[in-house]
Order: sequence, then structure tokens, then C-alpha cells
Amino acid sequence: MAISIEDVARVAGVSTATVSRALRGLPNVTPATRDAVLEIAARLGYVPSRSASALASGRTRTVGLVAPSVSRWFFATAFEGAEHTLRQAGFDALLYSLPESPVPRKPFDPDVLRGRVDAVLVASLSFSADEVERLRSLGMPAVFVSVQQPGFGFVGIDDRAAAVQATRHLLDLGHRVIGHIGGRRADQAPYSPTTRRREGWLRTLAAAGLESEGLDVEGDFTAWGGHDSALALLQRRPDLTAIFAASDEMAMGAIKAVRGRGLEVGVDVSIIGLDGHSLADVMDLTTIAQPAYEQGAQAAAMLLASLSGQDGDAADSRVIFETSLRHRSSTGAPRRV
Amino acid sequence: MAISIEDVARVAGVSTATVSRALRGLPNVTPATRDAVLEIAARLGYVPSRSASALASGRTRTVGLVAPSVSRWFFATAFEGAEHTLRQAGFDALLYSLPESPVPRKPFDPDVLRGRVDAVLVASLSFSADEVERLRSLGMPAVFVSVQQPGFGFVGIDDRAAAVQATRHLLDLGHRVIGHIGGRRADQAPYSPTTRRREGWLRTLAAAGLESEGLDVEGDFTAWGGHDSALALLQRRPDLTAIFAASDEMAMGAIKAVRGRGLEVGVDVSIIGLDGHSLADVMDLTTIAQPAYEQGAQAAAMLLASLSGQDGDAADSRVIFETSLRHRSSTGAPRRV
DNA sequence: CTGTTAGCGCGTTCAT
DNA sequence: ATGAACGCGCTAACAG
Repeated sequence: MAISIEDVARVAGVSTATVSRALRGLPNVTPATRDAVLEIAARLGYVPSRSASALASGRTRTVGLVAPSVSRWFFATAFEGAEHTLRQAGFDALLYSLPESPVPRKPFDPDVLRGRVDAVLVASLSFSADEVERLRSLGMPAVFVSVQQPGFGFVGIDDRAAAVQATRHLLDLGHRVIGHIGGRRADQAPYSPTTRRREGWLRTLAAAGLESEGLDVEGDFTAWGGHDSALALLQRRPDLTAIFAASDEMAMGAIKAVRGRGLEVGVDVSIIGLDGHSLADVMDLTTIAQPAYEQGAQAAAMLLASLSGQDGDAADSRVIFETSLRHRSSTGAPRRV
Repeated sequence: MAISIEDVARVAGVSTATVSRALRGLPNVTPATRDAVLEIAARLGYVPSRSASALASGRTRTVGLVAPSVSRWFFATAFEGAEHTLRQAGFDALLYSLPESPVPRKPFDPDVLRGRVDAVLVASLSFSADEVERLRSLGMPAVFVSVQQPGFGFVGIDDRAAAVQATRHLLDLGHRVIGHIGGRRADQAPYSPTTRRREGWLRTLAAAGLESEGLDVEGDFTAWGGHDSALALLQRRPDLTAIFAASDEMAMGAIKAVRGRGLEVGVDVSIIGLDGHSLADVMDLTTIAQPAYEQGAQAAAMLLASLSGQDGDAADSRVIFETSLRHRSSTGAPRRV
């Protein structure tokens, strides 16, 4: 058996309650007593049992991290930010990945989180009405990253504005036939990144008096999906000179597709992504960068604040990060015809 | 208060002990009783408290996932495999990332895992003697992925053989001046991937009667590190025609460096990586692929087996996965001089 | 400021 | 096959 709070109390000659208070930095403990307890606990190598502490207090000091995949750049990076923030506050991060395939994924029952975590961070997932209802009924703080969910806290970017930035960049370079590779068309949620990014592209074209016929294709947010979508785009509109992909991974696939057609990226066809992927730079991909690590850290911080009751409810918070253009050689002026 | 085992017992008209047994599928419960209990528990939406269960049984049904970073491809992918395997068995995955910077990273005290997890999966980290000793003293199953640690279970690849495969591929194409971008030279651990991959490259060159003077540079396993290392290599040995990078991300950086020098990848300079990164394909990077997802899943499975006491100790297990050449256009025959 | 006491919700004997 | 009772290690309320 590991060493318990009672062992510490006995050696220190005080009660377990005092040890508990001293160790947690609560008031009403003489500095002398506190120091003695701390010293003894350290010497004995005492580590409090989280299970016992959780059972007694009703708080687990653990936050659930929920996302469709841990391996895609955005989630991995956001979770890294969240994990660091949580650990610094003495909280643990519990991983829940919800495989997206088969589409539609099988429903998530937030009840599995009951008693396991104090709060939930959901990244890039559209929840069904039922899932939202169950999550809400857990009565714990929850923050959504990327995909807004009315009634919950939110951390993300202005997806429409980011798409406008991307499209404007291409317009400014002189492009007039600009394709778009987006998420699944089936995703009709009004606040999903897929929908908003498409809107940004479409409106910017319209405002410039440009048409979009045959310029909008579906992707699946993977590099290979982007590759295939780009091929379809090139076939449908051979006059196209630029592509805005709703994610960097899709943009990378598009680069391969364009090269495969014997065209030069940034000269014959310009390509811009949206993310700020860590590999965009070495691939010379122009992109609208979003701070993924910071979004995860921010969401975690909001949950922590909400748990410590300092800061109102996380449900009211809404933090939007700025995005910024990273101009590289995958975009350039269209070749004169 | 959420609904507890006692509520279920009362409604079912049995004792809490019977409910506990029925729910966990233990023997000595009449099928009729079991069905009734299951039905009622489901109807009531009963979710057992992990804390209480952990406290009473001494088992947390949680595995700790430890790595230097969650956002790099290998860890993210391996952890995804581990998480899926664990969840399928009803276990939770707890994330611990140990920032590598500053170098050397600050020591990890496995004691923080005490009482939090039943087993530990460590990915790609060299532990100091002290860290190993503390980990061992926890007395829980542990498996290392990628970096071998004598006395613990291991899942990985034959790093030396993989490096030999890579170097042979370049030799077979006709290259005679082959550079290497590896991990930090300070990493002298005899079984570290850095050391073994360097050995594989060096021995293969030696066996072919080739020299390696000025052909070995240090990298840091990031794309930018690979970029800078490649530049150094090109400057030191302008006669070089091929580069073996110890990771795909470094290889991708090397591609950028070579292009930046106005040279054509796969023609003037061939580049091969090691990983099988999900983006290697769209980058046309030749690589020696390793199954990252499967390694994580395998490690998790070993830990689960060891926890259920079926399968001897995880410390004895050692699983080596095969690697395979993925030939793409970043490697080709050297240009005739 | 400190000690006493009573649970937190479950697993696990030991009876029956 | 089932039930009663104890205890896991800690926190929180209440006394003092």
C-alpha cells in the first residue's frame, strides 16, 4: 500500500484534516504547521490519491478532451495547448476520440463523462440536438472549439472572415476564376467552419461581380481528398487560375494534383489554404493562419476559470482569434493570357 | 446527486453487491437476476462512479500516455491507436506531454502517476536512470514505444534495419555520396532511434566501401531543423547526390532546402525519409514507412493483457514491426556527371 | 487554528 | 446465488 494521508498525519503529529488543509494551501493553518507538514509529506514521498479525493469532494480535477481524431494537425495542436494549460493548474487531460467514419459517426453519449471529468472541451465536432441535450444535462462547464454550439462557450476564429481574407488575396493578385474546395456539402450547420468558409468565398466572389458556377467542390479535410477535389475542379473549369482550399491539408493535396497535371503552382494555378499547418511553410503554401495551440489553451483556461467559479459561466464566453495571411510561393499573379 | 448503485439495488429489489456483480459480468448471478438488474440500470441511466470504483478496488482503469509532444505525427498517430484500443476495453487514456525544450528537458517524476493510472505507455522518450528507477518503483506495467528501455516492454521497429533499407535504396539507385540528417549527437543512448539509424547508415556505407567524412549532420526532428541541416550538408559536400533523413519531417525540410538552392529533388539530389508520414505521399517523398497507429495499439494491448494477468509481464514482451520502402519521386538515379 | 466525525460510492470479504 | 457490513483515502462540516 502506498503511503497515505494518515501516515503523514501521524509522523507530523497532527490530524489528517490539518494535513489536507496544509497540502492544499487552505487558510487557517499556522505557517509553522504548514511547513512541517509539507516537509514531512515530501520526505515520505506522499502522493494524494485522486480517487479518494475525487470521491470525497465530488471533483475529479480532470477535463475531457473530445475530438474526431487526435492525429490531425488542428486537434493535436489544440490539445497540446489545452493539456499544457490544464497540467499547469494541476488538472489532468482525458482523451476521447470519436471516429468520424463511418459517416455519420455513431452518436456520442456524454454520459460516459459523468463522474470522470469536471469539464469538457469539444473540438471541431458538430453535435446532434440529442448529443447537445445530453451534454447540457451533465451540468458541467463545456467549451466548443472551432464549431459553435449555441448555449456553450466558444473559442475559434471568424471562419467567414478568414475565407474572405483568402479569397481577397487571390482577387488582389488578379485572379478572376477562383475555385473552392470545402467540407462536405451535407454539413449544413449554420455555424460550422465548412459552411462559413464557403460563404466567405462565395460572397467575396459575388461582391466582385464574379460567378461561381462549377467552382465549388466538396472535400473531406484530408490531403488525398483535396487532391481528388482539385482534379475534379481542373477538369470542370480548365480556365481556373486559383484555388482556395478550406484546410491546409486539402491545399497540399491540391498542390500535388496541380503538379501532376504538369502545371506550375503559384504560376499556372495559385493555391491558398487555411490553417497555418506546421508543414505549410516547408511546402511553400500560402495560407490564412489560425492559432491552434492558443485556441486549445484558451478553451482550457475558460474551463478552469469556470470551475473555480471566478468568471461567470463558460457558456457565456466567446473568444475569437485573429487570422493572418502568410504569403508564400504557392500564390502569385495569374499568367497573362 | 447522480444516481448510484444503491438506487439500482432498491428498484431491483436486490442488494448492492448483486448489482455490482451483475453489472461487471461476474459469475454467481442468476441470468434472470442479471437481466433484471441490467435492464433497470439502463433505464435509470446509471453510470458507475469511477472514483468510487477505483478507491474500492485499487484499479483506475486508466492508462497514462507519456510523450514529448502530442502534436508531432508519430506520437499523435500512435496515441490514436492506443486510445482506440484502450477505449474498446473500457479504459481511459490520460495524456502527459513532457516538453522537450529546454534541452535537456526537466526530469519527469513518474510518482505523479501513482494512483492515477494502472499502467504507462511511454513514447519516444529517453529516460534517465533516475526516471527509470522511479518508474520501476511504481510497480505498474509499462511499455516503451520507439525507445527501448531494458527491463520494460517494448514496441517499435528495427531502427538500424530501417536505416539500412533507406541507404541501400540510395546505393541501388547508384548514389555514392550519401548524407545523413539524424537526431542530436548528444543522444548517445545505445538503443535510441537516433543512434541506431545513424549506425545503419554508417555501416551500409562502410560495407559498400564508401566514406562518410562530412556527411553526417545533426537535426532536431523538425522540418525546419531538417532544412537547416540540409543546407549545411550541401555546403560541406557539394558533391553530395543523396540524403537520408532520419524522419519524414526533416526530409520535408531538406526538400525545401534543396529546391531553394535551385536543385531538383530526385534528380540533382535524392531524398529519403523514415516514418511514412501521412503527408509524405502528397509531397512525393520516398520513405521507409513504419506503422505508427499499430505500434500504439499494440503497446496498449500489451498493457491491457498484463493488467488482466493473462499474459505474463509486459516487461518481457518485445514486438518489432516491419518497415517498408515507399518509392516516390524524391529519389531517383543520380544525374550522370 | 486544529481535531473529530461522518460520509463520498463502490468492491469485497464472509455469512447465509 | 445473494445479502450485510466493512473499508478504500480523502474532504467537509462542525466543535472546540
